Amino acid sequence: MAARKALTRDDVVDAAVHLLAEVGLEGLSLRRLARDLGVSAPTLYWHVTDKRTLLDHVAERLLLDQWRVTPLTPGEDWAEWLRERATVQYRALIAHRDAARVLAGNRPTEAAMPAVEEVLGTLVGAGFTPAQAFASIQAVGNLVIGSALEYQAERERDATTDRTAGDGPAHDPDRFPHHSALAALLADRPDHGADHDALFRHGLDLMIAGLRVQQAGTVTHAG
Amino acid sequence: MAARKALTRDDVVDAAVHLLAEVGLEGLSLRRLARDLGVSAPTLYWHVTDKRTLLDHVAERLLLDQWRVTPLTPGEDWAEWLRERATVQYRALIAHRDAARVLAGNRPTEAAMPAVEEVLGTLVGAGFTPAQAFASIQAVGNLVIGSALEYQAERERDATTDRTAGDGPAHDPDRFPHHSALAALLADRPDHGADHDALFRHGLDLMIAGLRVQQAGTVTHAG
DNA sequence: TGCCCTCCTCTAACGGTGTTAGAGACGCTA
DNA sequence: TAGCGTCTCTAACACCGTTAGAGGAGGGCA
Repeated sequence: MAARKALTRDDVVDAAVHLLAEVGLEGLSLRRLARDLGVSAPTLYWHVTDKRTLLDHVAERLLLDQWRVTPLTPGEDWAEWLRERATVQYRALIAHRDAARVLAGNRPTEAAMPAVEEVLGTLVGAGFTPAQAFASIQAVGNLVIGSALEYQAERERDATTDRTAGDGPAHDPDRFPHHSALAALLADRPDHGADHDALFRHGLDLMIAGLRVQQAGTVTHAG
Repeated sequence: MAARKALTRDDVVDAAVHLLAEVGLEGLSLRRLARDLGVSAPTLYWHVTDKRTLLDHVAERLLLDQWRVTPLTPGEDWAEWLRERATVQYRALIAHRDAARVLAGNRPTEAAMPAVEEVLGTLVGAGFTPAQAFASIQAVGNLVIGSALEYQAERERDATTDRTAGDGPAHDPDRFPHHSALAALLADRPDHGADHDALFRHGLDLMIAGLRVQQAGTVTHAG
């Protein structure tokens, strides 16, 4: 046998990330992962303590480049800067299959600290108290992950469900007039209203508008 | 043997809800569920097509009383009304173990339609366009589920993790000054800052403030 | 009475899962 | 040469969701 180079934990995590993209979270088994690596399943336990912690590493890897530090440029609006950051985070989540599900329930790891510190600093610099800044980061993060989760869940559903079925039961317009009006409105669009990017942007806009209001109040109070 | 009354699908769903509260989503297996019902595992397949759809029913059951219709009373502020509704939803989610995880990825079922219709109608009545109202409901929902997910994940983590460990590595105040300031600030509180209810309220306040801004803009445009 | 039929439950089994125990091969160092 | 840490292996355990197919209980009907 040609002497194969020994496996690294990074190799395992890499392969897991790729396998996740290929078969989704349900299909990601240690045996399959081991097979892809040309190794037997229990071998993985030498590199990784647990499947759960393997997924922790995968989550960290998935957000790796999102943690790049991109400081506020002088003269740039902090709110626009924050919106851009949150959007990048959202796009990173929905770009990789089941990324949101893997990420949900993982504490921010050590590697995320510089990025969080940066946002914290920017918001404090914009006039927020540290507590406000912290709560706001959390809120934006929760919105991002909730939106990504919802989007990916719907995508999975669409892939599973029989597509020949129409747009649902076409509910009674008398009982649900607003639903009907909405459906009529969305029927014109080519994507049947499933523009999740715009949907996310709407939510993010609301939250950032709220932040602007809060900041105005704080600044007024302070000065 | 005393003739046992035949099982209903509602019985199965009920037992699943209770078992979920007891052992969490990981521990909820069909065999265990069958044992609790005094029945063999394959029997469940006569009442339920699938574990996945069983969880759908569980999700529906978990939100059942949250779908009660509570119309806007005359003179009541629509924003306060909406905040109240979202808060009830959040509380319902965090009150039951793993409810958020079960709910994530379930399309709103038929039973949720009256409630959604009601919120849709209230927002349209407040001056929003149907599209705005729809996107806003979605946004608030995503925030609620993201927050609940985060809270329950952290709770699970705390239950699992060795509690003797301190509050983490106490990071370098030079590299992470804002983190340090925040930690110092939160150290005074009895709960070490883990007041998730207040954290959720903060996010919800931001979003509702954003909605107020948007409504003001719409009304200005319209009138 | 005898028969059928539908409801509901059973046992047996299949192929999969995460995980542990323990043996063994490779290469470096003394 | 002996020893030791590193890395991988086979065998096995207890569990999982799910299917196949048999069978009992009870009501409706000839």
